[in-house]
Amino acid sequence: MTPTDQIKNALFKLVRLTAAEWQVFAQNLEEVNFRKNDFLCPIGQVEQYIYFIHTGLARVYFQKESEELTLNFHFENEFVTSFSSFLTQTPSRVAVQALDKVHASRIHYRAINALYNQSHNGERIGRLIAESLYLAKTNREIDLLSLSAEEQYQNLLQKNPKFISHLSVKHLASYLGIQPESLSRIRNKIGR
Amino acid sequence: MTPTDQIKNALFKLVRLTAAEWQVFAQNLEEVNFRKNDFLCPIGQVEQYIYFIHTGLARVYFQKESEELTLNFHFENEFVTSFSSFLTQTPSRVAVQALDKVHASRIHYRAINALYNQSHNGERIGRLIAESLYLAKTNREIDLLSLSAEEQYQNLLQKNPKFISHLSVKHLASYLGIQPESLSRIRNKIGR
DNA sequence: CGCCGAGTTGAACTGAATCAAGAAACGTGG
DNA sequence: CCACGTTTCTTGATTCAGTTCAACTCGGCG
Repeated sequence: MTPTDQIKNALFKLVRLTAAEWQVFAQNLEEVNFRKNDFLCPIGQVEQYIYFIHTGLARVYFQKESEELTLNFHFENEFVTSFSSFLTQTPSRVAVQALDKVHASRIHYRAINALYNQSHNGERIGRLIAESLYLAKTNREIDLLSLSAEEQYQNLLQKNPKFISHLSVKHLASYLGIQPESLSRIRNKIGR
Repeated sequence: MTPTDQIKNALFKLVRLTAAEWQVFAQNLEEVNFRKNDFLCPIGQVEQYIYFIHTGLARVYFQKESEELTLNFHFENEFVTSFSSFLTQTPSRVAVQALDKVHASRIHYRAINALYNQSHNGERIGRLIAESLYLAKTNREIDLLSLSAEEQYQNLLQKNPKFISHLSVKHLASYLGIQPESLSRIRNKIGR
């Protein structure tokens, strides 16, 4: 399956675009590569693109004084960008960083907006993506409010084992809102 | 200004609908009233409506064992519903409750979907609302991860004084993810 | 007038942070 | 492919923010 087909599959799960609509989108795709630790979007920059990850993974994090707070991780076959910056076209409060070599395709803000303007279906894809982002954040909000660090880790073990197997203690801890030392103790206590 | 005009204003700030499009929406509005502590949507119910609050206020909360965790408050001229349940049409994990007498208008899920299907502009309103919900949740996520209870309270004092003036210590504490006793101490320490 | 829920205050407790130090893993150059 | 330096992970000791439990105050309402 070609990179472009990967994206087509992901989008068509939401809405089936016409051939013409898909063309508007596909014409504007551009393949890009990042090395480990490169920034897809650094803090302060206005995000111009949505990325679709073909291979590799990325994290989105916020810098709070000396520590980094991770908001999310994104893996293969997922879209990633500093959505807040992209949507509002204002400087990003968060950084998007490759945690590994990343091969991605990206599409420019203008192309997305062209699609929204030209196509009702395109607009719908935008709505469905925004809704699913909202749902994910709501679930996370409930977790952050209601679970202790240990419960959250147990939760990940069940629902997102990929997180635990692919991410460093440091990054995982910052996602859970705790210090690496604490996560280390939790892992030790639970027995991996 | 009539209740319907209030809604029209709120929507038209996002996108200007045509007269025909607005008709589809307006025809399906229904005014409803709730007494203090009534549920607009109890836990477990599939949310059928989006509400627009003309007067009063409501909160959205999650029940975790014996305690209630508040996800949000909604005031006059705002939309409210159990969005997750509404969007997915699955039983609600959260309750939406009137904190005072509430006068609202509501529109049914089917009517919203009819609007989405018939109108590109309607779809766009849906997208913009979903995006703004997402942005709000992202900001809250950053606050929950990065701020101590006291910092969060200071934050509210600046950005959401309405919360502090209109809400009980109990509800506000559950929104901040702390116990009422802790919030009481913070208020005392800061000097109101 | 008396009750009842909401708010406050105090004392003891606890989960997680912090600071510090050592062990393991990692990648970079010789 | 090994040696070295750097980062990451773990473990221990101490501290701290926030919880818990209990008692007391206050204001509103029957």
